[in-house]
Amino acid sequence: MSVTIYEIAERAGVSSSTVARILRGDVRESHARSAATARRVRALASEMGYRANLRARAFSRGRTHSIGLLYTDDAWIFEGVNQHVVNSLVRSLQSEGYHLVFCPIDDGNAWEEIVLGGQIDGGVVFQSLPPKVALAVQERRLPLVLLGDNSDPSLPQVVVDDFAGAYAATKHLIGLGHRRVMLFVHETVKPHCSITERQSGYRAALAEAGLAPCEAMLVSEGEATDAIVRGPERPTGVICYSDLESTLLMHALWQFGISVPSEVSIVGFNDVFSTRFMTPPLTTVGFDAAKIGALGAQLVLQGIETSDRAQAPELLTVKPKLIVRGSTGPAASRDG
Amino acid sequence: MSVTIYEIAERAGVSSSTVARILRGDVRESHARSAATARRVRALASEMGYRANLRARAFSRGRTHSIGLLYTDDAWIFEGVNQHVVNSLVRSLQSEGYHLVFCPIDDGNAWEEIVLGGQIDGGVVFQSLPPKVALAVQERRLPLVLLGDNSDPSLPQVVVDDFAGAYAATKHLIGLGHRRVMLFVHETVKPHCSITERQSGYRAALAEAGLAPCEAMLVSEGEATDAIVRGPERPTGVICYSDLESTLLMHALWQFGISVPSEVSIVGFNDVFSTRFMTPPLTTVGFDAAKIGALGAQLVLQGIETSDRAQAPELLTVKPKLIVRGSTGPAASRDG
DNA sequence: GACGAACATGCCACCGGTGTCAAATTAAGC
DNA sequence: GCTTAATTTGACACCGGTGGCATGTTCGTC
Repeated sequence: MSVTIYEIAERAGVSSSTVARILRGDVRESHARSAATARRVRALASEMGYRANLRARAFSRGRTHSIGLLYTDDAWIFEGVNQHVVNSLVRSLQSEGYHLVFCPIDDGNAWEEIVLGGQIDGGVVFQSLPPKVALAVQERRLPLVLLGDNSDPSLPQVVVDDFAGAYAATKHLIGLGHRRVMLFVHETVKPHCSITERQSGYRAALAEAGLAPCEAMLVSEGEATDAIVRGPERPTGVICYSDLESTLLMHALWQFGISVPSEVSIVGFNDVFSTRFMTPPLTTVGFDAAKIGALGAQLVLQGIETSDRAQAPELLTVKPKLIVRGSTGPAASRDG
Repeated sequence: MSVTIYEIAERAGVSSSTVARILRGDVRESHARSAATARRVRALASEMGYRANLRARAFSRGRTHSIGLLYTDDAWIFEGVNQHVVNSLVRSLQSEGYHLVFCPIDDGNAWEEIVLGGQIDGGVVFQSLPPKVALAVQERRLPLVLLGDNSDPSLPQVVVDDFAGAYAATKHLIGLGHRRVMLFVHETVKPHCSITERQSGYRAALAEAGLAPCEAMLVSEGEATDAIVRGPERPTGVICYSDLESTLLMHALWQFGISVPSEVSIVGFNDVFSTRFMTPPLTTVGFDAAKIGALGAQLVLQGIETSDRAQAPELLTVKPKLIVRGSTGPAASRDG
């Protein structure tokens, strides 16, 4: 099949160990002779088109240099800002000699093979870690990192400071004179720590200003429209959980002829690229997605290196910042 | 470390081969005795928490059951409709016992390790196959499938019938009375077969109606705005290469107070989810993205099974269809 | 009950690296 | 030049399955 170290060893007149060591790079080459053989071996390897067999290496070392991307929600990992996180993850891992493997977790048992069969050295969990997986993984002592999920405090994790983001967004609207500020989370969004965090930040800012929260967690697109647009006390400012809500809401308001921001101000979340081309461009809470991926990669690899589960797991936080664009403005009239 | 077939064999009082065969499932169990041992072995395996070591299996069989996702453009694989393709690819592969590995190809040599080191059994190429990779892969006889790339006719591929899509879109506008129809491709879009195909379809439809093409391939966002909106002969209908163009154009027209569709009609491409919430909802050319992924998976696995490169490579085509929504309407006035 | 076919089972080499240990070689010190 | 320490090199077991081949067992048939 392909060239092995044995074939090179034979032609170079040295042992396979020597070839392996030279090609792997752990040889100091202080001797004149060793330097000469190293040169010869390397020349032969290059000439013969040698490539280390990664399957054999993985077997013998017990490491695949693969990291699993564990996720349950198909849409989530690709959606909006998460694609940048994944991308950054891939790049960061690659630069350290690791690569990322898709590992969707569903009702089947395909994930078990990968996670428990020793196919991956560690895993990066997106959004949420199903209990069945958590249990299985714990036995195998597979290093994991949680991204955007604080459900298991015993694992290292990278999170966005959602409280601060929602707080800043709410403050922004209050500062513009808004008194009825709504937090809008679409019903299809699965329960998730970022929701509660954003809720807390939102409530904290309102409480500080002595205002009452008016939250919405609506069922269908139609209902979302109705409740917000035609509700008894229409809010003058809405903070959307994500771009999905921003998009739906902007669309609904447009249909009803309600203008943004003169009648209703909207703040989004995540700073998805296309939202800056909305009409009007969306004021939104953004954060450095690439940093999340990079930190995530760092934490898994750290977990693999040390494999010391005793120490307190790291918790890294990424700070968001409010990006003011055109969808927010002064409250139309006092108590409009 | 973890349980091996040898430990099970010892406790069951049989040989390791027997255990391996039973747990792998290739045993017919017609004998009463073999059925009994099979039961016993399986019970022991389950009790001891046995999991086949995939690293060992990959090594011994020379197959990793990994497929590489080869791509050069970060943004592309996640963008719009492609996420559905990737997702479907992952799922289709998973159901056949394979999994997908991110394999970004850049100037570094990280991809070489994966592609040439026997880390993957096959590859799915997105958008374009760099020559250096094509060359390296050819030597190794690694089965590849091209998705949305017709640059190498010697490889199996899955493509969307872009000609038909653009033709239908153009016909649609012509049917609505439009006589100056533009094809808009943003300058940042890399040269790609789908561009030329769409161009051809667009031109063919115009030629049939005896109309002259007016194409645009513009430099920056500002210029796009200017050329289309303030050009000497403003088109009444624009076909956008993708959602990026649709988004930019819609935004530009809004800024200039030009209404869609009464003054300008817009047709998009790819039917990205969020475009149905544009103002107005985008008329667009859509296609079954999941099907592309499924067909892609099928073709790679087929290539792995047969490993017969002699036969003519398959070329599967997915038909697009025009989805008419609110962004297209009758041409305002004759020769507006 | 004997005979051959069909099939279960065991033995063992093999995949291609890694890493340990002992032997061989070299450099350093006096 | 001789001894000792440092370092390179080689031999070899090992990782945990797989699969070919020989052996042993069961079954059907006459």
